[in-house]
Amino acid sequence: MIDSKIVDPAAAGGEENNEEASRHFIHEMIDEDIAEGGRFAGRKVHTRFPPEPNGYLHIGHAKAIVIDFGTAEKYNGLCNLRMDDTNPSKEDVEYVDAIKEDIHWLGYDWGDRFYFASDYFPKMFDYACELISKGLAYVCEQTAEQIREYRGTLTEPGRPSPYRERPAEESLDLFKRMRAGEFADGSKTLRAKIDMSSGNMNMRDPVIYRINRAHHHRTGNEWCIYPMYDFAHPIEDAIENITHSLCSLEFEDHRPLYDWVIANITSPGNPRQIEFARLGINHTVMSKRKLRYLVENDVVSGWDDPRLPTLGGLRRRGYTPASIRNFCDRIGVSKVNSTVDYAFLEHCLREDLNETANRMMAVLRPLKLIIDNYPADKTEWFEIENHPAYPEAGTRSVSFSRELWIEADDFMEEPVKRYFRLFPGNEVRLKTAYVIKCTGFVKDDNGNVIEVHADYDPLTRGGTTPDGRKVKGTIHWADTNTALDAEVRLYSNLFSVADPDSAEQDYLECLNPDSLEVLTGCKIECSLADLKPPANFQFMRQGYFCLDNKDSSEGHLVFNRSVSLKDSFKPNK
RNA sequence: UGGGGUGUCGCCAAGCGGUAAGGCACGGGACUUUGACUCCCGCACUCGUAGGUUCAAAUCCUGCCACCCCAGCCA
Repeated sequence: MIDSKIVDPAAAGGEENNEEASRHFIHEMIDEDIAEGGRFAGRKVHTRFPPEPNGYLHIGHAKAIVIDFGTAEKYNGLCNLRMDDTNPSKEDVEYVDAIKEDIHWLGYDWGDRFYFASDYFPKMFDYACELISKGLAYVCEQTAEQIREYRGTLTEPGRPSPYRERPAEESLDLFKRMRAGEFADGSKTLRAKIDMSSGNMNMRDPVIYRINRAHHHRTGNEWCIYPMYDFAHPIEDAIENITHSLCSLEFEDHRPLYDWVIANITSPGNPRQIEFARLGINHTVMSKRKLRYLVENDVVSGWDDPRLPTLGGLRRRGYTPASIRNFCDRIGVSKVNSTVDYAFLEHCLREDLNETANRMMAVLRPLKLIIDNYPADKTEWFEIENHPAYPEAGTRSVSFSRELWIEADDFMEEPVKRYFRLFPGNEVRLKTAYVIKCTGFVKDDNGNVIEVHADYDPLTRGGTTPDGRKVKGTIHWADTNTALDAEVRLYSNLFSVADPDSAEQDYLECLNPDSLEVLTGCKIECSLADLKPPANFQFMRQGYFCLDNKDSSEGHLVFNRSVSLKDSFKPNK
């Protein structure tokens, strides 16, 4: 087959060019850090991908994954996979395996370095005690509302909590009793003592521990206090000896707090946080909240609905890991809020599938073609190439007889300008079979064309023209005697507007009512009889399709259109 | 009115004082047993804006403008 054309992402050779292309500001910073005299001189670059197990991964995560794992790969370093499970109220094991599966599917592996933030709860507790002892944290008894009030606003400084100057011993005692479960949820917090008048809201004595009697998916009921992200994350990174903690832009003003924690505990490491812009793609939404709404309200069929930008959805749609990796590489990494054209993602898929997908013939909207001068009881078998560019991809046999299915729009009673398919009197080539000339057509009572008639030229067997005459159009077909029935699902943008996140309107009002078109009674060439997913191929002249990994069965074939072929035919020109 | 960021072609994005890469999209053409692929050609006298420094600025300096993020006991 054509497997030899598939580039192994781990193969050093193929990476060369990508390394050049994907060099960006983060790599420049890392270069400085590992250079002589740099912050991490002589150290191995070590990154991590830290998803919170509270939802499914989407293409935005894929960008982060490619940056985290790709950077480690580039520098011959390591990348850990770490579940950032510090909030039991929102997290669930349900997601853990799905996340691991998606990352593996993308082509990355974390070796034996799979961790949970919750594994570090004991150490975090100790670090919190250290902070308290140093007078850098205190137990606060203000209510959530009071804390908010005292925090001030963006333009006014905050006021100190009345518990701010409580003696360290008292805070330490209280904190231990918090952990022991002596106090009600929400009644007390542990706060870092930093600066209530800082222009950076994150530094106004941020809460670093809260009481929450929620069942944790791993630690059960062992803890009733849980660390906050700003306190936990730098510690997680430090414990794992991460050198570069890469995250998205909104954490930029959390960095001073990240550094404060590292600077004030007896830290086992000194990770550096670097932020980059998250990925946006037009005509879709990326927020977990909105995706969840679409799934839970049956706007789509599930987290793996082929219209969703989730990795499960893209996989089911027929996207290949290589195409997604390549997309992430090519969009670049910067600090500019940006929205990439959906067309670019599609381009990356076409580019990959054009090389790797075998060609097949399928008639999506069948119209009967009768070749009147072809014997009614005859059947011929043609050997058709699987890939025009790669003979090594082999051939397959396709039957041909007097009655065929052709695409409804490959015939026009009255052709538009520059139409060179079938119309009365015109010649067209049936791919790999014969050149035929349209002799007439039949309409039903409603005026719909239900049958097209033609004569074939026996001298053109194989589709060649011994006399050298030009036949401009070549169309695909399926033998009515052997074609298989199939259901084909055509997808287009889930949202009809480019920016459904815009405040101009409600995203739910912008749903594209035609994002899914289900075609039944499609006629597929017989060689497609026994397939098993994943199977990507091109339906000639139409697009790239794959077998649906959920709804397709032996007796009921279901195909998803991954992406259409480009079409430069403009009827109105 | 505070703090943190960002502004280079319709969309991404190089550029790091020496006179605007590349990709996508788009338009034109060649080739074609997929109107696909491939291949040519075109596509920012200009880098948010106004000044300044310099022989020379997208790159340095100053002011202004626009947009994004921050007031969870979410991450």
